[in-house]
Amino acid sequence: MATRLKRKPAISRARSEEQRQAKLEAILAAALDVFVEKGFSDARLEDVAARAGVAKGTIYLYVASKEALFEAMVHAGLAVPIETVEQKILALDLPAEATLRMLFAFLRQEVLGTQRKQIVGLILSEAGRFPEIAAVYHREVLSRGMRLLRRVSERAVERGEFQSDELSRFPQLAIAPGVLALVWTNLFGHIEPLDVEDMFEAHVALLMRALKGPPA
Amino acid sequence: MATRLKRKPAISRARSEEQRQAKLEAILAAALDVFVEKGFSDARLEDVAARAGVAKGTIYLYVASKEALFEAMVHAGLAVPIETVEQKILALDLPAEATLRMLFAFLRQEVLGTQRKQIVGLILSEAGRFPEIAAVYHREVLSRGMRLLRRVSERAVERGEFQSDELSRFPQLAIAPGVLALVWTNLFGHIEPLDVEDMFEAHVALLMRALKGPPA
DNA sequence: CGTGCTAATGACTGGACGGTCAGTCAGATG
DNA sequence: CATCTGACTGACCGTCCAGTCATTAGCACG
Repeated sequence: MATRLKRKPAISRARSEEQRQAKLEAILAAALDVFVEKGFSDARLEDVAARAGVAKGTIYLYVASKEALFEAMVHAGLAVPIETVEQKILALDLPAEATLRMLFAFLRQEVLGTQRKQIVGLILSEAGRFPEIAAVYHREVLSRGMRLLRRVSERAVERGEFQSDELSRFPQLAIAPGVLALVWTNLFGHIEPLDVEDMFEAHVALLMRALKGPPA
Repeated sequence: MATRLKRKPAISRARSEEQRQAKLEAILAAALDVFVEKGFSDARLEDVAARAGVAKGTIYLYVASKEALFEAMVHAGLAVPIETVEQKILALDLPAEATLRMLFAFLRQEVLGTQRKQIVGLILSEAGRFPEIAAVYHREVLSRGMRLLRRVSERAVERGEFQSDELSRFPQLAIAPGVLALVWTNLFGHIEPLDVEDMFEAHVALLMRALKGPPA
């Protein structure tokens, strides 16, 4: 038995491992499409299977249930290099203004410009009914983002770059237009498009004038 | 026939009309609860009926389908006196700062503090899959709100109260923290509460400093 | 009190879909 | 080549529920 366990897997697993991973990714990608299009409840696992090029039963060899599929998909999509960004930004040690511009460029290119935008949209839609998803997203994305922004603001205050501390107290104010852009483009973009780049630019300009100016 | 139509309805309609209205309202109120709790797809009409104190079939005497029920509920919930607010604000002709404070107070008390918050949350959740709802909400709420904010900003610029025009170009920047507050309290409020009043205060302070200060 | 009408009911139907599992077959093994 | 294995399949099961409709309740009127 020990021999069997050592020899055979060494060959067939090596091969199967790639395939397994590739198949899982295909399933998760298909799931993203279908969940985005229909929402969690109306998404049909048969559609996911068809789009992934497997049979329905196969999905259950990779995930335990429809809900687990949803969570796996969100997790995979959230493998955002947010930690990398976080450390890079803190290491670069740029002025707060440059840092904020970097963050908004990141937001536009890596979130709004990719399918991550749809994952976040899905979270906004479904998190109310999936406390688990809400908690994961809060822990892995939100709280880190808020902490990063708070540090940037605090550092700018210490250095005298900022004259006031509203951003240290409410880092949410910095990304609020990001949330709005996401919601707006997802829901109303086809009715009234929003020039996200210009809006972000105007936002940073306003923020800098307010924070660098004389304290109230 | 003419006599019947004139006489009998005059009595029985008068009575039935009240009851009919009351029953419809009960159904819509029940629908709000259930839709908020479960989302559109997972909401069961039997639950709505039970909560409204009627039988399932009765719902179909008032609305044509589950989707029509959802739309009727949103419509009823959107009977926001936004037009009144709009005209009052334009008539009062206060300084832009006072106007913005009024708007945020309104937002806190009349939206975030009531079940309208839940209706808006429902719209954010479901509008992606209900283009009709998205369009109605955009037409009746969003575009009016944006127009109002734009006018306030333009007027302030003309008067010299504001030194720059970012808000005229992107009124969205003014309400972005409102959207964030709504999303945050709906999804993450139980994990990390947000002091909405303080945040709004900080937001208005920042905005005023940026807009009243010297142009960039 | 009987008659006629509408509002209301809730058992029922038809279809949809999450999840299961007996069976298939490609490829590994000896 | 014969055998074995386990990944994969898809028909099937049980359940759920939107929407229907035959039946009943409630009420006005003569």
